[in-house]
Amino acid sequence: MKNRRVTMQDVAERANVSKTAVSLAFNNSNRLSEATVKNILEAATELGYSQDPAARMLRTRRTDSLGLLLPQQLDKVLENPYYTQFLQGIGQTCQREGFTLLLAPPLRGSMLKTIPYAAVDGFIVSGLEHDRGEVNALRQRGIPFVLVDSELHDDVPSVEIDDSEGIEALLTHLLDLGHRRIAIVAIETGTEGGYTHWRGPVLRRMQGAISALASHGLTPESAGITVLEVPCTRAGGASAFNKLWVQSECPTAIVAFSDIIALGILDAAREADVSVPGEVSVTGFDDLAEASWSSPSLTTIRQPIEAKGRLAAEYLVEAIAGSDSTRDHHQRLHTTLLVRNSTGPSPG
Amino acid sequence: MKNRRVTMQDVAERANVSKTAVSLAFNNSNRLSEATVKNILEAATELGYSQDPAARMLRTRRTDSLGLLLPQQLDKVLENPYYTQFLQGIGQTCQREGFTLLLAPPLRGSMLKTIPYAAVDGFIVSGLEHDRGEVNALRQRGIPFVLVDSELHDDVPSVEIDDSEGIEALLTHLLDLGHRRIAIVAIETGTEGGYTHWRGPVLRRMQGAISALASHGLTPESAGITVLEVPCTRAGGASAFNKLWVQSECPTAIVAFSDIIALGILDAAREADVSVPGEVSVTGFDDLAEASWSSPSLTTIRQPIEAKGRLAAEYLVEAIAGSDSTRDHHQRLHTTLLVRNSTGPSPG
DNA sequence: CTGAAAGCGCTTACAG
DNA sequence: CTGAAAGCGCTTACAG
Repeated sequence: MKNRRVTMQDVAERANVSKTAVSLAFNNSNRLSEATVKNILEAATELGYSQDPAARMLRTRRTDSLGLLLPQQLDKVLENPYYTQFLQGIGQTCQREGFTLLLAPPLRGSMLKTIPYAAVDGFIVSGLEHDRGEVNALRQRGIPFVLVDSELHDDVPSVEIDDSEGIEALLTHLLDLGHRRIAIVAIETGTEGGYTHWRGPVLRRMQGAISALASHGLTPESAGITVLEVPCTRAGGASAFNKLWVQSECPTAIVAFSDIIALGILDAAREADVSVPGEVSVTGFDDLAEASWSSPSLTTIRQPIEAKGRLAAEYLVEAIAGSDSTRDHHQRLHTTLLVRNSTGPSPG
Repeated sequence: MKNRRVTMQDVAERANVSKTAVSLAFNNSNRLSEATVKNILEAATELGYSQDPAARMLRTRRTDSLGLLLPQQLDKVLENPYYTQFLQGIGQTCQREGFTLLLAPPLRGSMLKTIPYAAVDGFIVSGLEHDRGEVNALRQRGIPFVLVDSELHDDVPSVEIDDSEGIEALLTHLLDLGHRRIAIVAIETGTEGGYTHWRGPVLRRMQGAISALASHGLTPESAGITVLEVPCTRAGGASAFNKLWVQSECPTAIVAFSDIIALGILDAAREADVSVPGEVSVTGFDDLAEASWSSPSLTTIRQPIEAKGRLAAEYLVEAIAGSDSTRDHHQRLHTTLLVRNSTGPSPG
């Protein structure tokens, strides 16, 4: 009863032609006479034939699909509206170039395992803060890839933003408002050994902070300056606030490394009846739509999320098409400080 | 210079074993002696070998990937936060079951073209309001699929919500508030011939509206009742409002078939200095996060979006695993009316 | 514990 | 305009 798949061979026999003709009928029908094509297509329909994508991929060495390699589980990733925008950017390029998009989260906890299995022509790698062999695995795989918001490698095309510029602007803004007790809430990357061991965008943001502090004679070790790491979620932000607010010396400003964290901080502050920016100023990073709707609206750094996705996909498509120049693409996009209502003068 | 791909054969030769052993080393290493595995893996690393997903798929007849068949371009689809939630639900199941997720929008404008090309073990079909041969193409493809928010087919598993129940509750709420001049803003499906020719969820929502109207002696043709269709976007909602507000008899209530449309209506009303709900009540459908943040907050129907995605993926995974009972799965989930601040008594 | 051999279903020069 | 043949790179009974 387990009937064999209908293959090209079956269609060819039914239509009294060769497999070549069947293949041509589906892929290059103008190379065949109209009658032949019609004949073949009819036979195919009657038999319920459908081309096999795997076989075609094996033969053509093409999948017409881009892979988005993600550092976290799919549902966690999508919790952050950041990724929706990023996906839209990638989606635009995919659409235009005729690629589908494979979302490839870690398999059994490991990105290393998903890299060799995904049937794609190339990868966009997002948020690889700390390369633990992934880049090597990607190289071994032998297909092009583009790093976005990741630790950089000279010979791999990359798209990123000027992280340090952004945080520097934010901290300068706060320092100018008189704040000297400042908490920096970074994104957890799992890197051990404190911020001096960080690597990717989070390190670069930290460097921006350090440079702003330095211009006021401060360092992350100065009294009043706190650095902590939380997961990049709303809950992470809330927990950060709660940790900070039991300290003997509460900060007068909290710099979150992402909007979603900042929004969580706002939640927790409201919960604790702490006035923002009256008692504490809060800043974010990204400029998600939510940042302007929150109350108070969030002072933050705008970054071109969608453009990042679009560009990364464009580079990847170029590299797939065989352009050698792609490896020279290292795009660093600029950011803008948006001052809204969550920041104000230091109290007292 | 264009060096041939490194294949299993090369690794086998280098390690002085058979291709079988190489395959085993990567997939079933416990069936080989430790020494052999080590030897093979070393040879593979030295040569820069990587398994070929296409070849493996062809052989095993498995891709370990689910396809999400989308009715619109990727970037358009992702504009609606609805899909982010839906993707999260699917993502949970994918993660648990070890599948990646292929986003498969129409290729060169046609879903029919993407169906035969996607390398997936099954499809989730979302929002296929009007089947124009897609279901047949899916059948021809010979792999499982489940329909979500789509026109129903008895022998295909489906997951949907009780659309008519939701809109009925909404209209009853408005009628009870005294509204008799009501505009119904439906989602454009491209079906010709007026609402009697609609098919999927939009038809079911219309039926809910009709049934609520009937209990007050009204029909969609009654004076004061307007029906129009717009694209499911914020801009679509705004255009609906602007069309309605130039009519001689403005409606006192607008029922949008989705939150994103309702939010667009709110935008346009604010723009036109029309008070909601003072001059006109507005309702949505979905209960996106945005619906509670908007001002005024939106009266709407909550539906379990994430659960829908999760369930659909679960059914699909079951069907892929070969369960015959799957085709009996027709899940219809319930909705809840949420009365917030965008609705009030009919003016005058 | 390891190997020889068949075959998954397609496309593509090449020849006519 | 059409066909015979090779081959893409892998896995899996089967045999030893």
